[in-house]
Amino acid sequence: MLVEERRSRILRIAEERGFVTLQSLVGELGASESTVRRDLEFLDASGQIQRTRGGASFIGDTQSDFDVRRGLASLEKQRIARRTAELISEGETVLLDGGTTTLEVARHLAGRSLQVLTNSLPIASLLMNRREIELIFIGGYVYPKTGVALGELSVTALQQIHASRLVMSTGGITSDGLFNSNQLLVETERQMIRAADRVTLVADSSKFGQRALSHLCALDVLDEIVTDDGISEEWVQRMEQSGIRMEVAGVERGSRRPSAALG
Amino acid sequence: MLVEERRSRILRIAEERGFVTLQSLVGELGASESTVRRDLEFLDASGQIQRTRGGASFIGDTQSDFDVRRGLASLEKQRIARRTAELISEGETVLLDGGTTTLEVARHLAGRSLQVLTNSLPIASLLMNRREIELIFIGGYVYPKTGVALGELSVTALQQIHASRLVMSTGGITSDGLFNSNQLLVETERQMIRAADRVTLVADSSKFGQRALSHLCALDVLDEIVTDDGISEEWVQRMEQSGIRMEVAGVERGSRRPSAALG
DNA sequence: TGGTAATGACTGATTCTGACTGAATTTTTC
DNA sequence: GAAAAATTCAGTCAGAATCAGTCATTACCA
Repeated sequence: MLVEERRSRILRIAEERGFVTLQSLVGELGASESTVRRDLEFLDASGQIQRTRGGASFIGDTQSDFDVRRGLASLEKQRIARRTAELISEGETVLLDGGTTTLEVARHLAGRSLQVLTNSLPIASLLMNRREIELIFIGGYVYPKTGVALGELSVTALQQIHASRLVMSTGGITSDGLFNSNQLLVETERQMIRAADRVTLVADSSKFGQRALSHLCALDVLDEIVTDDGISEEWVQRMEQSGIRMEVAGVERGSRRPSAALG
Repeated sequence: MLVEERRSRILRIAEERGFVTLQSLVGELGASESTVRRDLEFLDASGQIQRTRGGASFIGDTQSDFDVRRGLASLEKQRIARRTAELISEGETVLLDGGTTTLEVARHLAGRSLQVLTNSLPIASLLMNRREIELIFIGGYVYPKTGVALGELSVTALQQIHASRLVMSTGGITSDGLFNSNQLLVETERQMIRAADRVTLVADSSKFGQRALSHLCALDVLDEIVTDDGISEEWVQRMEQSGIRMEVAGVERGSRRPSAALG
């Protein structure tokens, strides 16, 4: 049986019964205790189940449009998310923008001792019951499609806070800078940039060369970009010439090349 | 049986009966006296039950994780919620406090054209995808147990907004006014009261005569209370003498008596 | 074929459990 | 009201269950 298949079976069983014992999974899956233990560890770290002594309980994701779309989070986005999470140190104060990729980042932050600030309802719901994470929600008008809080209230709230790092998503990126599709969103994100010491952009390679309705900011506000290995060498060089550190999350091969950091 | 499961069962039994003896739990759970004793100690330390000699009594209205996942609210709370929703007119701006009863109110608001303001993550998640509802989230430090945003950020946000009605929950109510268990929560709720024209309290009958850690406000800030028919006539009169309109949500029998409004 | 990821067996460490102890408290008896 | 009996309590202990981590082996991929 493949790893992925076994893990999704565990998830299904956990969802059905609310919680499962490790021993029952060993029996049903025919895998060893060590393997199942590792699977539970993985699923817990990614925020899909909650481990308890002797087993694990399912963490029910509310079925919303957003979650359905999230289920389709591409492999690229997951790789980007994992690499981004690796960049974040214990004890940091992280400001998380809304978006599917940042939600994946949030999953990988579960279990770590951090202060997380976000204006995304899905991210907040995900991290709400994590005792090790101090969660602060940036309120405002909740945009229905994505569950992100925007507008004047958000901007005012952001003026009162400060974070060591912003993890931001974008609708498109060109040499002119970043773009997004919503004017309210852009205003909120600008304030996020002001509130953070360091700006990390998560953007899959398809975003490069794309424009969108509203111009958000110039490239020079970015400190680093995490993207996938579909990006062209040309774009990497352009970004590095703008003083941005590039992290290319490719297929990982153990410790041989833990990071494609260039810059 | 797993630790979590056993403790959940103890909580459920305690909630059902109000008080349980240690010996009866030993019998029902099939665990040793030492183990049950340790469980009671744990649940007492986490504030979910109160130990007494020979057993323990249930305190607080926090539902166990089990019930939350099942989405269970008591019949009384559901009746209160439905009646409260009936009081709210189309187009109103409603400020919704956190709590299990207000969450039920939110369920009944779905499908109606309203502006909803809340500091509760569960409520926001519930209403997020409802296009007919304009949702505004009051941000702040997210209290883990309940998913309610509190603290300075919340207070500042509330200073910027205004609602036609506040639907508030409480830990206890006496002639001295309202009480709640958390100082941060109390401060946030006070600001909610200031932000609203009209204050509607939802409180099941068990809350009357109960006190809690922090005094929230006097009775005169309340405009109306929605409760269940377990309330004594004495309490109804006392409240009405304080100028509060009482809505008693009883067992409904068609349209025969749609409202037990007295006041 | 070489190298990496995944696996299962094993290890000592940690946590949980039930039995036991004497102390503290309540109830019964005189 | 005081002593005795019964009950409940907190704390200790050893055994059992579960845990995280290591290591050799196997499966898989380029």
